Amino acid sequence: MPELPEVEILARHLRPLLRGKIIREIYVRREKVLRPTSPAQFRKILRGAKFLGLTRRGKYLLFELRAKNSRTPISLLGHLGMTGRMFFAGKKEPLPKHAAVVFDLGAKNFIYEDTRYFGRLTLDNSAVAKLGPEPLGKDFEPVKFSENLKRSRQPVKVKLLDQSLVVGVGNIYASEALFRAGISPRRAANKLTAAQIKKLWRSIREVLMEAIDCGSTIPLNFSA
DNA sequence: AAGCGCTCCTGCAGGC
DNA sequence: TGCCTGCAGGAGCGCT
Repeated sequence: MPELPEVEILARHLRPLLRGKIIREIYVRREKVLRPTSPAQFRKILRGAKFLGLTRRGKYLLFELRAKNSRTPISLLGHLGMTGRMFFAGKKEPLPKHAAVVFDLGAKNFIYEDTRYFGRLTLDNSAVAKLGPEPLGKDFEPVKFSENLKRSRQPVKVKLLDQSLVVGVGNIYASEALFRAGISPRRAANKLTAAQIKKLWRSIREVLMEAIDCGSTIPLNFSA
């Protein structure tokens, strides 16, 4: 299950490879991953469009494109769900069993594959507006984080998975951050002491930064 | 408005 | 050996 570091590393990897590439053709092999965008709408808007940039927000990938023969900006939102992958492949290579969307970029195919189809690739980017602060950014304030935790009786682990509280943290890094902070994942969020919250706040940032550093030093050759 | 149960999907492991 | 069951899990939805 890709979380913030994995998505960040993927974004860094794909950004230079996608820039300037034009979508020649689109093959939608699993319509549901586009929801609520229809396949017809998806094809109509994206065919002939050019990739300009790629950013990450939480666990989402935000592809910036420009429509064919116009300056109209297009924002394509991607989420890898649990098992999603995005990679380039030669046009003669057989498609993986669960290739959901295939972009023909001319020399190569750009493939979005997702075994369990929990991910998304859509023109509807409304999900981004609901997201909380980036844990590695300035918006992730300990005071606000603390206030949010104080409002909940749920286990702290559950709260860390809530993307409106802080984005990008999933099952693995939530557990890792809690372990480092010496806090039981089952502890009620509103029972944490100020010292524990501060420690947790730091652990979250640490584990994510370390994972990005670790991953970014390893070449991404899972391009198949 | 927090909290909870349900749904989406497939692959895999365990039981018999 | 092979079938069946249940689990895994991010996020959105609807209900309380």
